[in-house]
Amino acid sequence: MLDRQGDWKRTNYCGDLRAADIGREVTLMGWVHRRRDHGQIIFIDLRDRSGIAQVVFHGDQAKDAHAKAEELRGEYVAAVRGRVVRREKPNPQIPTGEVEVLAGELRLLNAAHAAPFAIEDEITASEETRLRFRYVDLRRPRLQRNLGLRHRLVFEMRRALDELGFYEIETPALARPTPEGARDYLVPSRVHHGHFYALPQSPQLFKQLLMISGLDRYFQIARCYRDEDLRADRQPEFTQLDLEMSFPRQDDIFEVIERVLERVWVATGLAVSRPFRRMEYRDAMERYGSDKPDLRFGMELRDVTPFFDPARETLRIHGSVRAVAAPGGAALSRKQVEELVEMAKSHGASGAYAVKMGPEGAASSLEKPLGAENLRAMTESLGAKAGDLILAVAAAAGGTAAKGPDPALPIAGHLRLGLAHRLKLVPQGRWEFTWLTGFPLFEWSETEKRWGSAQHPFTGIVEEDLEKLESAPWEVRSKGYDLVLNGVELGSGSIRIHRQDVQARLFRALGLSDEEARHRFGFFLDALTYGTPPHGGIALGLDRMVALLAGEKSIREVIAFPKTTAAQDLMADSPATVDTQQLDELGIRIKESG
RNA sequence: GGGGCCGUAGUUCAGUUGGUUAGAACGCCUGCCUGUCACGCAGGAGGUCGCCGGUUCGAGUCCGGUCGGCCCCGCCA
Repeated sequence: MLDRQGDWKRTNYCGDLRAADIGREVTLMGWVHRRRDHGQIIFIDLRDRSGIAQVVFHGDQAKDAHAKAEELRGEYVAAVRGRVVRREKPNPQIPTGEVEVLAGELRLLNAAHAAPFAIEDEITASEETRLRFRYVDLRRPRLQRNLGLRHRLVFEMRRALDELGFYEIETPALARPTPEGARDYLVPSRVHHGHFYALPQSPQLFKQLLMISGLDRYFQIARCYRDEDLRADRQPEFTQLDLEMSFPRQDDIFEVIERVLERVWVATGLAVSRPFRRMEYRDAMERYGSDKPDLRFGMELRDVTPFFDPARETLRIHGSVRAVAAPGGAALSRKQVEELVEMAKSHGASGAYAVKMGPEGAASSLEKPLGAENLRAMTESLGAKAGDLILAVAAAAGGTAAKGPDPALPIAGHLRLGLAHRLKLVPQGRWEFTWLTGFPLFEWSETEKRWGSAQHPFTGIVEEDLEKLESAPWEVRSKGYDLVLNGVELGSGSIRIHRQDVQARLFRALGLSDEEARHRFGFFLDALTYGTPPHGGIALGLDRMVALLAGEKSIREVIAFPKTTAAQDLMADSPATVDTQQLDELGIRIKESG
């Protein structure tokens, strides 16, 4: 039989009880974590957000409460009144282990079905089951910690930005569709049949308009939507810390972000040193084969193309060859090395070669084609010692992409990461922030066979490169920057274009006719002519940041109700079909598939 | 759009060459138990082998399709 909560008021959280509370009368409310029934004595572990407290029921002291405690089962909701006493045998495993609550009265507030899996951190349930019962999954301490951390982080961001003079301003969730960039989530208009809103991929244009409006400093914890295929670090809706400021130098934006992040890291009990390191895009590609280098370890790449000259014929090497040396890598099994070589090939390498460093020197199938002397020179240039492993990859650029970075670089970069992770050479507990600057403005799109914006088409252009906009677009540098943390792209931003004439020139360089530009961004081009201050900003991926701080591999672990890789919510079963009346109102008919 | 791994009890898994009544652990239910803390002991219930079709005397097992989960490539201005 269920009881009413009545006028009982909770006095303490379960997990807060300590020896100092001994003697106090307390009222606890929570979930039955476990029941240990010994007949005349029953132990209940009562759980709430804060943790677990042991409640003890004696048959001879509190008869009614004891009788009711016999009915308790896992995940029942209960309220207990009693006195905090010292335990006869303390349990050092839990924070409340020195005390227990001697129950005087028990109210059973709700029964529960047996949970589909245990409410514990170490759990074997599949992610599918967890997502189907997300409300149960979220009771687990790990997810409660993650969401608590996320709250703390957002709270500190708001405080820090308020102190720095930023206004938090909301922008529309029903926005204008954008043909460029990611696929939009569309929302049909009931009033205007055949017309659609789009959920924003980011508040980009709105925040720039706020600068034009003179709001000076804006931020938003903004939900963004992109209808693209998902990954462990990508959800169809995700959250950004989005900000924009007027009259900034690049350094001003860096400083704001560094201050905000310092605040967040300190609040999380971690140290971070300012100012953050800075690196040029070209440099990052050359040394790490990535525009988001993981700087927690060395293993920099080397250009070993010259050593391969004698072997070009036999190995059919057309492009360049880049190599990385892994300390202790010779310990990797044949199979592991083979995996890495296969990975390189699947990423487009025309060849991938391993050199094992033994006490007698290099051992490799490359010895014959390169020549022993040449091979030795190569290993020396990489500083490889006995016990190390060298991986070299060759790749050739095709067509116009030759203007971009050497294609062997990103593949070698992947090998660098693969080696470091397999050899456990990545130190944990280090936070290596770095700013990346000097990105090319344009990127060659192989699928569309044209130059496109590397970031977005409002990114500022380095003044001295403006003249090359039409003649040598691949040499034009942007005023964009990325923030990278431990090999993860945390965010990206730029000083924007604030002059209408420059913006129009860029659209033309992107192959957008004046009419098209006007059709897509007319309102924005107009706004630029009404007194636009120089402005710039950045957006940071909040989910990724929390995941990194929580030590989670997937951002699904830091989002309360995430979707699967097929963009479904297994708990709410969305997306769902709608009835024809709803469709009729919207003027929509579903096409027969096939 | 492509590749890989997976789907058997509430959960996580095992299941031989295709062969009689599909097993284990945990969980659940009943009873006993006054110091447990992953309590213990005794007993018990629990299965559309994801779904559809095919091969076969016979399919959890083989074949085709389909649905769902995870990881990766493409994609993500």
